[in-house]
Amino acid sequence: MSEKEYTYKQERLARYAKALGNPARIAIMEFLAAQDECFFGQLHEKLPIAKATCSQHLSELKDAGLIKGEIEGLRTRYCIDQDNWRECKLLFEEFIAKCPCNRKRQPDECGCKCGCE
Amino acid sequence: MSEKEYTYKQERLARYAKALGNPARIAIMEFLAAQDECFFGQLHEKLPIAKATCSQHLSELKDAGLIKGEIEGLRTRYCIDQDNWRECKLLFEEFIAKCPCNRKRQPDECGCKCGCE
DNA sequence: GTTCTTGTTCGCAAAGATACGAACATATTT
DNA sequence: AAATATGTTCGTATCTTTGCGAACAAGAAC
Repeated sequence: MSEKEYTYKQERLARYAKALGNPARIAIMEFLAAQDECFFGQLHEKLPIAKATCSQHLSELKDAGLIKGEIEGLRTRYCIDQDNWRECKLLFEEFIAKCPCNRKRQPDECGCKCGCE
Repeated sequence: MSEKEYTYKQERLARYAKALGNPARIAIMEFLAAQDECFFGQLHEKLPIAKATCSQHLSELKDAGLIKGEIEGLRTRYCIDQDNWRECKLLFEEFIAKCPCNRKRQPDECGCKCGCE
């Protein structure tokens, strides 16, 4: 940021955040996390959107690297991409750790009630 | 999700993620977290974008509830909105906790190398 | 070899995001 | 009062996102 450019991590985190910036895609990620394995159909029947739109959201998550899709006969099996999800997770954790609330709080310094100390 | 609708948390998390889905806005949040207090000018001179664009990104973060802005004489002071940032943080932590890697791992169940167990 | 099932891709429309310079509003200095 | 400094808003252009139905491709079943 000192050279007026974004760091790799900032770009990467923003990319992941963007991919998660839609409730349908959040729902997809949560469903995949809970199921571990999942075909398109199961996923689609849980979402209030058309097939085409669902497929599109899956493509976006795939482009961002968060999930993987694999054709299996007539169906397509989707799952979380563990390697990239790990990076995403770490980037978010690192980002969250920069929140003032996570610092050792001086008396009266931070008015938040988030349980930090 | 069972009634084919998104939960409040999914909508909320997606809203925050969307707001963070741009490297400029990530950089702004990190800068605000590090500085605690910050005027527009300091912020702008660290970013590779025009004043107008910078102001626009600040508006988006403000609309999402992540930051607050306050005119102070000639300048505008920005800071993180602690209450909403707390919600954002908790939502992300909860979401991240649903990652398969965070579960107690059975032998050979999860191929990830993210340090979970 | 049709027909059915399952998902993807296409084509389209509406809305939103990103970026910029110019113009503006407002507070401070001169 | 005029000039300066600091940000915001306006107008514009371009691109992306979101959504849908219809058409399509490919494997499975009959």
